[in-house]
Amino acid sequence: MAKTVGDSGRGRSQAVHRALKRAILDQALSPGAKLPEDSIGERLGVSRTLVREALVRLSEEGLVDLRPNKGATVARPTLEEGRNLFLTRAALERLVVETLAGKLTPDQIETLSAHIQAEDAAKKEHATSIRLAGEFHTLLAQMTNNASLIRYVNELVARSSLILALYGRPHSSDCAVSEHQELLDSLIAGKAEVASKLMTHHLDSITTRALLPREDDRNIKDVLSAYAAAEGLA
Amino acid sequence: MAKTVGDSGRGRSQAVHRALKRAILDQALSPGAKLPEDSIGERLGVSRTLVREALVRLSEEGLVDLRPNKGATVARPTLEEGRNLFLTRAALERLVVETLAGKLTPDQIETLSAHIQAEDAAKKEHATSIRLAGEFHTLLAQMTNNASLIRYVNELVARSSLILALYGRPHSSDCAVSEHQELLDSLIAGKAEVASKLMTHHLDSITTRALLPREDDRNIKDVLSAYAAAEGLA
DNA sequence: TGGGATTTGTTCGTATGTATT
DNA sequence: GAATACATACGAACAAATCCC
Repeated sequence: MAKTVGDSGRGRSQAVHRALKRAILDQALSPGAKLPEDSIGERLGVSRTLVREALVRLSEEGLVDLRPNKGATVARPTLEEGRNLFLTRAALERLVVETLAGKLTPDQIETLSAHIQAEDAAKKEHATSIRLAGEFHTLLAQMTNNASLIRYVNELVARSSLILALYGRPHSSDCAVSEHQELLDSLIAGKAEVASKLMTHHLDSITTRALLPREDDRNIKDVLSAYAAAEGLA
Repeated sequence: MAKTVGDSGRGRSQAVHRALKRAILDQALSPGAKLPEDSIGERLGVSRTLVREALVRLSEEGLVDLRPNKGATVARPTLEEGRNLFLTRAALERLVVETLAGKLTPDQIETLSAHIQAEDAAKKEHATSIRLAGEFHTLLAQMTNNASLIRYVNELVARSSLILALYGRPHSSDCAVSEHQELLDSLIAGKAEVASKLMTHHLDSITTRALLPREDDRNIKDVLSAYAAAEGLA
């Protein structure tokens, strides 16, 4: 019957899931945005049932907040959740590089090198470069063949986009391309310890480079307290 | 209005989710078992819709396999997935103990001590002791206040039950109580390095103690090949 | 505070797909 | 290999909760 793959069965709901996920990661839907079942279904040409299923999935992945009787919104992690998330990411990604050190096949090395070149080429395009930087990490995870590890790294990388969208400095290049190259070099050389430390440092840099509260994110109290002190008040 | 929490809204589906999860973890539903929406809904007094929602959640958590047009079954991880899962667990739980070392409050120490005593008291009851052993790990994770870390550890501990149900030796005490005590001691002493190594070793022990294929789990081919060799065949 | 509009929660019917004889 | 039985996929409609004026 030459049935097109993905045009039937639970595949439709997964299509909705992918569409929403993409929209969120592209920041077409920004953190906090309402996600009404009706309008989404209308826009995507499916009924609310499928939208609900996708929203449940996304909420399990931490990209969407689901509150009973209140509906869904794009997740809006706090700054502290953000920091904690990067700690968790680091723990998992250390395992990734320790697993991979000295075990990369020529094919894999080629893939990673090409990716880094692509990152370098896209340095100017902010959105693209953010996406590619994330993909480097998921690419590495993929190569471990460890299903749960892959799944969690994917999830955390995706959520990292949300965090950076909320708290990242506008023009911080969030993953320095050179750091990816060093990481790859140490993996090829089979230096697990070094790779592990580089990964830790790499993710740490992201948090300190990008995650410190921006000037304009300070709340009114912090801002005023400075003036208060200057005036000998409070 | 004195509305009972959990008797309305999305709570109903979460109740189904919890019921199924519990049944799976208690091995009332063993790995591979079919999970027909109809019969489950009938048994639990809800419609298929809510069952579906719960099944989607469970599949995201890795406790249930969901195949399009084929329905749901209790997940049946392979032995290799099992080993990989414990590697991932170790990476995360190292972060847990590193975070906690030297930072436990008296309250938390009391809670953990009491838990270990309970484990010791329940040593004879196989099912209970397995449950308590898992809870020790989730209890530790909880104390980190790191949401993503907590979530993943919970998930992996739950899935570990499936693995042990499938591949665990019948009477291996899966978590030696003494190891939990040592772990706690090192946490109180603030020895992060030691705690990390103990945790690694502890989870490693589980895999080697329990996860090596049992004699009667060898498949028919392996068994026969031995006989074939003995008879000069094949 | 109230009441109508909107959105979510849930059920159930029908179509479609899978397994079995 | 077709017919039958059964389970899943999806959507429309109704009920309940929330929001907004």
